[in-house]
Amino acid sequence: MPIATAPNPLPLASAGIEPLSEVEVEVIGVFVNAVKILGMPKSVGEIYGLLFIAPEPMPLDALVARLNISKGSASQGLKLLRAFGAVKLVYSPGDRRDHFAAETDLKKLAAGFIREEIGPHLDSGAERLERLRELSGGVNTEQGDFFRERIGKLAHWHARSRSVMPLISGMLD
Amino acid sequence: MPIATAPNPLPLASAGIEPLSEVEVEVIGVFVNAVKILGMPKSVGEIYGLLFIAPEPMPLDALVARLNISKGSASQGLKLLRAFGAVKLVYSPGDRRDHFAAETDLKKLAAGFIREEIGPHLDSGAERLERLRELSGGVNTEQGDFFRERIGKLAHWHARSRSVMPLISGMLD
DNA sequence: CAGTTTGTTCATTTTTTCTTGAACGGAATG
DNA sequence: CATTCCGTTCAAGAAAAAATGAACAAACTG
Repeated sequence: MPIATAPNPLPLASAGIEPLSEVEVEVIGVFVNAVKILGMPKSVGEIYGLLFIAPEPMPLDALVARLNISKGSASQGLKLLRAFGAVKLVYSPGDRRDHFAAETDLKKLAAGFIREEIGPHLDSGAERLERLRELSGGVNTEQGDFFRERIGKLAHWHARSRSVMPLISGMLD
Repeated sequence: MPIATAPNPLPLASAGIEPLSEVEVEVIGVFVNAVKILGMPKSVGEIYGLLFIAPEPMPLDALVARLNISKGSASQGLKLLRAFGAVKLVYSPGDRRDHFAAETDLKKLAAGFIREEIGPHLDSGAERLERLRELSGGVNTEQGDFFRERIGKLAHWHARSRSVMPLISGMLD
């Protein structure tokens, strides 16, 4: 009647599942951090971090096993990362599984983020501005003039953001 | 037995509490949106939005009344907004209450955001990088070389971000 | 000074977001 | 073809973040 003799706290499912090394843990930490600033889920940072520090492309199940996350999270996270080009699909001969590698060109990463995350918001902002012009056009008091002045400032901000955003990725080589 | 005769859905507490106008609602919407991109709570966007479109500085209770938010949220939101200079404290003669006004200089807003939100993260990133160098220094395999190469890339990203951030606010006039 | 008024803090509740895991579809395999 | 293998989707549960409101401190008032 062997009681509590397990040598491993979380017995790594027998097969070749290396626990994360110190370096890996720290690198992943950097990206989990970074990704939270950008308003993305932790799991996305974990996935990108591990791929970033991995010498070889990895399949989904390796990520699941080494990061201890669910298949669902891994799938969603990879989908998101691929959407703005932070992760590339790599063909691996003689293996049915998809393999993934981190894109490590900062310029591309920034461009992808701006395109996917900022762009749509700027677009919807343009629509809102249009609607706002119409609304304020119908206000005929002194207040109306003030409204229009402020909305003009908003429009100016919007135009500036539009033109500055693309320049940023250009500044990162 | 009067049933459901209330003319106002939410009876505005008798005193001079104007409901938000269409224009105000729309402007606030713009900022609620914007603020979520930056990872801040909705209430912060509401507060800044109302101040932005208000011709005169407002005291805290006016924000609470017109936005239908709690005193706690308003206080916290204003604190945050003041911290990076998006809201100014304005002296109002003959009134004990603090009055607040929106700072509408985009350059200042960006500078404040970078200083308060990005800066600290870049600082902690520098520490992590240092620790990472130490860790990877102790890895004497072929893998170690790869680690150090990637960490070098990380360091490069870090340096670039540091130098680019301040330039951004300069590009917004 | 006793009583207000004003604003902050913080434990609790509410809301939102993330993760999980089971179910499914499709592609490769034998 | 029946079966196994991969990856996706999505409803439900767990975790994280934000809003609330009551208690408090400080500053003003009469």
